[in-house]
Amino acid sequence: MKFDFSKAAKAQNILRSKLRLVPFKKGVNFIAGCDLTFLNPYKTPTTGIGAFVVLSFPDLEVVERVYAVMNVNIPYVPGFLAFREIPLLLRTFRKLKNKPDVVIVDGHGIAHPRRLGIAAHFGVVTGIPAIGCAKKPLYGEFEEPCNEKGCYSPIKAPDTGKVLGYVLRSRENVKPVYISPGNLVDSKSALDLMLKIVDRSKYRIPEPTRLAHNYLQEVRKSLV
DNA sequence: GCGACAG
DNA sequence: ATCTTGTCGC
Repeated sequence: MKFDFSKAAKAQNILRSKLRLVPFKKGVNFIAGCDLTFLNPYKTPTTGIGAFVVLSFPDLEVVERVYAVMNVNIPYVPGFLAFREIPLLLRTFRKLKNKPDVVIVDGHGIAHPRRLGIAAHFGVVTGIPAIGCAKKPLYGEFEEPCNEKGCYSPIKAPDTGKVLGYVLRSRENVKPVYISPGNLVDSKSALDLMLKIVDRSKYRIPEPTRLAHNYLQEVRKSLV
């Protein structure tokens, strides 16, 4: 049977009320990055592979890597990415022996039409502090940050003008990434942590996400 | 109606 | 987000 996106939107509105966007005070020792790959992303159903990589902080040394495989039956529709990816993401997350202090999710947090992007969805469901780091904009208004590494500008809600997150230049001369809190952190805390991570990263994609992505490609090849 | 649209 | 090499620009 087909997936009911109307009900999915209602579910997002309910989960939204469970969001806790508070300053992140606890010390950070471990950060996780995650990502998914699909054998055929243009077909549904398809097979998905998920990966989590746990890194020490602030050294960003790899501490643990896990992956999981699962059939994915829900298509990708903008605004509803979580319904396609969360089940596999959770299955993979459960395999971790080292639970991280915060998870960096590949996608948006509250910079979302209903303030519940995949990072916020993951954060509410797991109770683990989460931050969204997306490669493209989805929702909100912003100005282009300066071209220097570490430059950023706020992403504001079109209706209320409230700050939802930040557009961050992770490296000089590259397109910026989009940072927004998922759960148990606020915009400022999310930005502060990402600035530290980006400062120790050499590439456009911050280390946690980039290493999870690279690991997936390894797993994918070895799984032929 | 039109354009925009994470992965 | 998949399949894929070399090439150009900073």
